[in-house]
Amino acid sequence: MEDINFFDKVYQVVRLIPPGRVTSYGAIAAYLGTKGSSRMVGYAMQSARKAVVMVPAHRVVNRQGLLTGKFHFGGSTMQQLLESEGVMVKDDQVQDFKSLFWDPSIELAL
DNA sequence: CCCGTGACGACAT
DNA sequence: TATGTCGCCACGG
Repeated sequence: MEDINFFDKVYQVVRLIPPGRVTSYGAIAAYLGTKGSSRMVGYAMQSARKAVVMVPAHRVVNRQGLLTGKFHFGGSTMQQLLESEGVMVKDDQVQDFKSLFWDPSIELAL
């Protein structure tokens, strides 16, 4: 399991995020054991865009539930995709973020 | 090989 | 509560 690259690990976790739910970069980083490198998660997302397998990066937001990366999505708006899944977004911020939050270290805790 | 950059986060002021 | 600064580490040039 540890043979894969850091980026791949991120992709795996992000892909496991259920529809209508969101998580934070730090949560993923922490789950991977590198909570200090939350930036790397975001950086991975950028690379995820060109990944062979599609990654629902729109379900990943920052600790505030703010769509910091919407600008990088290009064309379609991250917000649009989230709302399409039932996630209410207002002013680039996820509404009821706390309730929609999906923590891999808990949901995948085993 | 060295330097700058960055979809974040925690802490200090 | 709001704003500023530092740390973190992989990747591109």
